[in-house]
Amino acid sequence: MKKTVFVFSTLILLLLLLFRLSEYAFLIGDISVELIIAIVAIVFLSIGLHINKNQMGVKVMVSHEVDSERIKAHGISKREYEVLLEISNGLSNKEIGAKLHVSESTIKTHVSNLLIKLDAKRRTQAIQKAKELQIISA
Amino acid sequence: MKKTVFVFSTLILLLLLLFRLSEYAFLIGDISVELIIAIVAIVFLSIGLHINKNQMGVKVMVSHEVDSERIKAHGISKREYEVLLEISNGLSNKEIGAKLHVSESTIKTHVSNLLIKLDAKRRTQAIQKAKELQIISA
DNA sequence: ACTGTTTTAGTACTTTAGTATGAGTACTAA
DNA sequence: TTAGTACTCATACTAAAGTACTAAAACAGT
Repeated sequence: MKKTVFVFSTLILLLLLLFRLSEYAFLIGDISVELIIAIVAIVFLSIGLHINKNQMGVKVMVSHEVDSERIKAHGISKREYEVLLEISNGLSNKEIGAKLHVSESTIKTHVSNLLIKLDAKRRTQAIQKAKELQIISA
Repeated sequence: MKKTVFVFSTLILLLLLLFRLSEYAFLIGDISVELIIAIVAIVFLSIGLHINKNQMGVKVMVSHEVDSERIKAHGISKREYEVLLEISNGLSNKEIGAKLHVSESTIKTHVSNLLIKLDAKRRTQAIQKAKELQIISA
């Protein structure tokens, strides 16, 4: 939202600046009106392309973004969430333990708690449910 | 590619048209230069915004499509693919067997073959690999 | 300082998952 | 008809995964 306001403010300022420039150039007479229009066209086309490129990035990020509110809403702790991510990456409990520098039994505890909190019977089902809840990226 | 050529051709034509319009308006003198510039700015900004909006839609659709060619390329049979889909839905071997009206041991055979064909050690890893290969939808 | 949560880890157990192997049936292409 | 492939099922394993506790250390907020 703040970004949008900033972008539009900049656009308005740029437009006003071009108005002044065109008036000035017209008085001097050594720059043609066509050239100014061409510059305006190119500049604003670029701006238009650039804005949507950013928005596209944002939208892609949103679709891949996790709703951290829902993670808390389900009572999933920071560590449990880390384990959940590794499960969705297809790692075994032993591998997750090695990656997070804890024992396999610790991971088992986390997984058991995760299954309860996500209302799942298996880790594959936990992946599915976590996706539905937009807790992990697809 | 064809679309890009078409869009740019249209843009060039539009630009030339605006040149003519500006010259004409300048001769008549009842339309200010500022107004023309403003119109040009708005039009090209809109065009810029519109182009990337379409590109975005295409990208999103591509990411959700399943490549049936790659399923065959990995030697995955029809039945094996059905099992793969149920695995990604979080079902157990027993549940998949019940759903497809075959025994659990049959599903085990299919799963074992799937793991070899997808070069995975676990079913969770098979889900991950199948997604990377765009064999199943995210 | 006390309380509640998180993270850690263990034991003992049951349940799934996965491997290896063999084998019967059915369908398809040579 | 035969060779190949896909699908089916079974047995006997081994290896993970998951459950049900207990428990201690670390930490955050009151």
